[in-house]
Amino acid sequence: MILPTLRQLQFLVALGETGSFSRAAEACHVTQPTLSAGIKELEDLFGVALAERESRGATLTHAGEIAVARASALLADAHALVQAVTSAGALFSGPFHLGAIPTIAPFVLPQIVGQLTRRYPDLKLYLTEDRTHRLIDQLRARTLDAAFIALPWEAPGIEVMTLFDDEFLLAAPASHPLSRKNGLSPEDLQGEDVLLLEDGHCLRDHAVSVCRLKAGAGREQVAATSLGTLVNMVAGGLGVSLIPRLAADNGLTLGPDVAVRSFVTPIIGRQVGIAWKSGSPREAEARKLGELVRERLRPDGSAMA
Amino acid sequence: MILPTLRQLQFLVALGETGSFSRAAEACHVTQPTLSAGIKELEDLFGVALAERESRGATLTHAGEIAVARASALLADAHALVQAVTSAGALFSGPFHLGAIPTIAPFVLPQIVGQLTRRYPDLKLYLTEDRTHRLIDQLRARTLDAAFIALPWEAPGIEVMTLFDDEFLLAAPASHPLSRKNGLSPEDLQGEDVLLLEDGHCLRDHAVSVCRLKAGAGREQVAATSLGTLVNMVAGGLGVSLIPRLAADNGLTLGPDVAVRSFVTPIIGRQVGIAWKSGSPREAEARKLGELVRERLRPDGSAMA
DNA sequence: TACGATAAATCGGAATTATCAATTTTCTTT
DNA sequence: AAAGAAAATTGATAATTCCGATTTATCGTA
Repeated sequence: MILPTLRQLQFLVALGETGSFSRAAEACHVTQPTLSAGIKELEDLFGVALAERESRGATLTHAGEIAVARASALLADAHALVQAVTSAGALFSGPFHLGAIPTIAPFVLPQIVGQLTRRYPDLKLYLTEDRTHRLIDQLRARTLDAAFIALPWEAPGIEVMTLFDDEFLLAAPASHPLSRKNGLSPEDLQGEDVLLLEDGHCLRDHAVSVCRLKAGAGREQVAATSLGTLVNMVAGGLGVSLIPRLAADNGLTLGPDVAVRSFVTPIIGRQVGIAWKSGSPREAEARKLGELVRERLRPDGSAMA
Repeated sequence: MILPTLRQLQFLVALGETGSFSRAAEACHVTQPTLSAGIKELEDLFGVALAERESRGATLTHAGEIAVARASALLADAHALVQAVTSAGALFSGPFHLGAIPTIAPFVLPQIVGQLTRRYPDLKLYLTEDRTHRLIDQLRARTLDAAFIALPWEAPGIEVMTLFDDEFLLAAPASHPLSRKNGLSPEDLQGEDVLLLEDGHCLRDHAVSVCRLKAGAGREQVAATSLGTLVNMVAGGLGVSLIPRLAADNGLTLGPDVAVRSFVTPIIGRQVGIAWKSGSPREAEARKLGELVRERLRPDGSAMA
């Protein structure tokens, strides 16, 4: 079925409102012949006369009245459509799927979720916690819109915005000699039992690579499943560990038996970044999220234990 | 506010249904670049990405989903509009204001109203009974769509379709000599008391003109307000009269005291016609009404008393 | 009746827009 | 690396929209 043009319907509504071809044309910012032609096309399309032409303007026929009524509604709906879709495209409107790796999630997400949902009432925020490669897969599958990950990480087709450096700190039992040593340096780790997260956590890989720890150098048979248990193991005297400052500054419970110390020359073991699929329509929001995290979580050293 | 084109919305819906620019283009009978351009325009208009382009087709964004949902509804409404207006323009749909003069109305309208409302359930028929010049005024003011009138009648800007000749019959008391006279002719009216309708009825003027009755020849102080009372006056012996065959054949109650006879050479006093305003969008229906009356009321002489 | 005045229809040309065929780019898959 | 598939881009052409000027019709007025 051939449909009328919305423009033609606007002409018709204007004609109904003004009762005159000329004034309707003026209202529509077209010339009178243009509007006349538009109305004629409608009449041809419907096979009905919509208006009676008189010497003093025009009046609608019965069919014209019906057409105007429906056209008005249709145009209102069209406006509403534009409105709805435009606002649906506003930042942080509708569902947003956000991921984060386990060594970042508990320390970053609580800091921003509240502010985000408060500021954007239309936002439906879905959170996912998983390991980096799984998050990347989900970004590619568009199951996730953005994810907080630790860098460096290679991922083709994924774009990353680096947010801040996340320094490694030493966590040692309070009674341990390293808790009091001046001028702490990576070499001091040699010979120590360095506890790490279990395999699969990128934090482990980053720690290993930045400190040039040899595989098997530490007590490899002992591995923690989370930063919390890792700290507990340190508190229990099983060894020392490296924990990211992000965690130490943002709610990782340490307890009195664990000392956390920074190295003389900061060990930049990893960066925190936010990642999204290249070309994702949500890129703008991902970047905005990045800005937000930078503001809220930029490390300033004041929180050092 | 700039509105999208219905065509663009069709593109979008097709894209949502097919999940592919190419297949959507095929469904819309355009080439893929055309459809791509259409979608791009929508995205520019809304300021949102509506679809994510992938190697295997495209999937809608959240805003795209919303847009498709609303677009579908809008297109459905547009179709309904075309449907509604087209059927509103069908013959005898919606309100139709029909008039008739008093000497026609009781004998014509009952014959056609039933059939009309039965055949066209969407018809809202409004009937008006008034004198010719009032009806003509109402036609001009578009208060009436059509009217049955008696001809001849001059009316600029009004078109008339002649339906049939309406012969004048003599109505006389059963005891009156003219009730039995052979070869009845107009001259036999000379010297008789010819009763007529009161002034203002066109039937009176037609009777006067066709029979060349002199004003004041009859008993002018006696005049009837309707054909029914006119017949009653004849039955009461006040004089003779001329009544249209249309009335005699279609329900005018005569009674046993009144004889109705036709003239040897039929006196065509008037024609019955249907009139409408020149250029009225209802002309087709008026003509159709005329056809209907011709079929139902063509005089055939069989009903002569 | 004749004469403006007003309003809508008609006409012809110019500018815009829509559409297509061909090509390129970008991914994915082999 | 090559092939294949899908969408974007390009450039030319066809269609349409739109306007200005003119014509037609009707009403009110002299």
